[in-house]
Amino acid sequence: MSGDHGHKDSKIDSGSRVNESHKHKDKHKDKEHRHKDHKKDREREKSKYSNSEHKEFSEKKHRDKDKVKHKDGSLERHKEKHKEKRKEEKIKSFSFDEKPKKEKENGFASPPRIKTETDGDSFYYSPKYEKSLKREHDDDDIEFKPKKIKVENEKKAKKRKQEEEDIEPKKKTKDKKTDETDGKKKAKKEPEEKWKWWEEERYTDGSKWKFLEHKGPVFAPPYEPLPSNVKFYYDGKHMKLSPQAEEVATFFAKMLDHEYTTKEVFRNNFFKDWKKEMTPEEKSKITNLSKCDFTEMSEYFKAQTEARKQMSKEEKQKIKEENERIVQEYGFCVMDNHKERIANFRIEPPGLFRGRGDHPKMGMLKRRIRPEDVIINCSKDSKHPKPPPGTKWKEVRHDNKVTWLVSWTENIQGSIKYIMLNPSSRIKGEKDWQKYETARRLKKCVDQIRAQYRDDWKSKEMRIRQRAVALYFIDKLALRAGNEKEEGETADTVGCCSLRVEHIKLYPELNGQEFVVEFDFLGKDSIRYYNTIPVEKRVFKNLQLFLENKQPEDDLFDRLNTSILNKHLQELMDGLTAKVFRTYNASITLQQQLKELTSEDNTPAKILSYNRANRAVAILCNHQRAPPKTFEKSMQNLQSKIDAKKDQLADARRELKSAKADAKVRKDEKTKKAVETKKKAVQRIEEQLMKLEVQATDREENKQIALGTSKLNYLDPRITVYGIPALSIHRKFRVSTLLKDITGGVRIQTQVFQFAR
DNA sequence: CAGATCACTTAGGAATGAGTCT
DNA sequence: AGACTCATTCCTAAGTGATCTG
Repeated sequence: MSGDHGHKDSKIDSGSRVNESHKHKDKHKDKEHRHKDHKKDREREKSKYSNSEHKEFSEKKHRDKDKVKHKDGSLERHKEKHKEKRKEEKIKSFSFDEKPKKEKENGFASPPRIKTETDGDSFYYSPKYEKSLKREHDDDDIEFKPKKIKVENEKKAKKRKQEEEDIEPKKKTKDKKTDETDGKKKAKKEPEEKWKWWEEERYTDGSKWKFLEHKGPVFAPPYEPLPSNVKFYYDGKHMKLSPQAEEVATFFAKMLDHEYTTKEVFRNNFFKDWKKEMTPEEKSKITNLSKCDFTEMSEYFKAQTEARKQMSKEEKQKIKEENERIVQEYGFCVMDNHKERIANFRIEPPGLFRGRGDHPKMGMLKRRIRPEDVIINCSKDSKHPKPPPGTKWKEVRHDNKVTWLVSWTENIQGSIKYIMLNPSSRIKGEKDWQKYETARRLKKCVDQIRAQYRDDWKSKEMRIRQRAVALYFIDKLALRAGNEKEEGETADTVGCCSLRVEHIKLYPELNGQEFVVEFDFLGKDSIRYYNTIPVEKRVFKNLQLFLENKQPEDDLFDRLNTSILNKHLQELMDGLTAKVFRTYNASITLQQQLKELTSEDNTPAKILSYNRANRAVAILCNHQRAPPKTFEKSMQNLQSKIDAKKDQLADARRELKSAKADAKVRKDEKTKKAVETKKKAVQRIEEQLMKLEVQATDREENKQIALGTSKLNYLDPRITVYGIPALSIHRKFRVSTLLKDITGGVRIQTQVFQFAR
């Protein structure tokens, strides 16, 4: 959303990243990684603002930042020395012996139960991974034997559960009531142990379920007309709108503060659709959107939000309970004997379409969905959901080859929207697990695939060369496949296969590097991808060839599309598609980075390391975010804290100095002691300062990087979980709490436990 | 076999909520 | 208590890729 995407310039370019994080040719490079990363960061930051109004500011920032980083680095080095030995010991003694060995037999976790085996020849993978994969493979052939899980595991599970519960009440002590009700609900919801779906057999016949029962969707509340004192003005004169026209007007009014409403396309689309909702009289009167005054409406809604915030605790509680009731009633379904959470049981309310980037349809009216638009999917022998009184469903079907419960067709693009289950559900979890298994299979043959596409660069056939170069980009840069899309229907964005000539620039030489390719295009969600990267000579020559006699708007890979590419990939490995490379490269990067970055024993340092590793992945995948609105301010606050700390430090140092001078003159015990105290004070303040500066670095580094997406979708949770013991975080330290700190997301947590066990 | 359709994953931003500071 | 901050959840758009269809 957000016009923010329009600000290409303010988005970060992706820097010349990746190439290192992703290196398979040169293992030594990896060692320098962190150092390089910093350099790269700086470069990236520099170019990021190169043509924006923030330039001056950001440059100053960077100087500061660099200082901080430097300190940060030396700090770490220092500590490293300290910890190095201990770490070694730990890893040795720790290894993965705690891991229940039987897990392997489930064909599941295939825990890297390695220990100190030497790294062998593979720098790309750790040997442990290799091992587990082999085992995995064997298991794969057998395919999902439901195995009995260990008793030991169950015990652990119970323990874990208890631990979790131990933590929870703390949070809620304030609110005994909720706590109780929560407890009851929980008791009701899960009378038995958590369902271990991953120990059960999967359907092999393509069906997704045998039984499915649910209550249908929750519809958007009907429109409530504005109170009569909230007026709309046209050309300065009050005008009472018909309810239909008024409703659409309120959609616009609610967005008045948003940049969208200033955009030509948005306004035109809106006005066109709005007129369709007007009565003939209204239509004839209202002919110019600029003469419409929605401010009273807008104020009214703002006041309402404000009032909602001001509500008393009791009122808020009431609303919460009511919401909870709805969730209880509609938020769950029964699928094959299990009650499962539904992800989005509410039907999307009407409103104005907010496309991302330069979307040609932004501002169009997204119409209200009625029961007559809705298709219900459930099993025949279930209690079918009832449509609201006086209405009918469009259709009730019983298709167990799909996972959705409800669908409807949306009016902007004519695409189908679905109501599906929560990520914690069996059906999603299985899919997710499969995804990572596929990525792990790729790991086993990726070398061969790489060898092949390199070979294909020399092919006599153009289409094969194009395919090979595209695949190289997908692998090396983690680009998306790039399906072609209908022109004029969506924002103009591309992926690998749909790159156009105008999206790359070739430099035989750039900044001392040979054969540099510059990418600059808008990808998914109109997020800018900018990267300059040296490529192999052959790739470069091929690109030159592909560019010959083409116009900027021509396809770079004119003999290639995603379906051709995926067909090829399918031949290389069963289940292989372009997106598997993203998953694989993201996860392997996490694993490598964790291994490389983690050196500290204490939890905060581990979390910082984890975040750094996570960040490397996010950069690889180009996961960006608009800098938080409050970013500059909070950065300033932090900076002033730092400044204050610096002053404090200066004072402390001065005092220390005078104390020393004092001691020199007097030479008595008292003054000596004073010196010691002052010394300590200085040290303490130095540490505090350091901490603040590290925090500032971390935040600055994270400014435009979104970590959530990779956490949720690309990082095999097993790496996180097994990475933790490997990093010598003690398991008894409640992995759950730690994970909460580290991962945040519910989803990864769920998986983590499910996989981890 | 190209284009359309369908199902499902991946994505960033807004809203909300919880926690912390003053 | 109110302001502020940060994390989480909600929302739904925008991708991928398989399959259908003419």
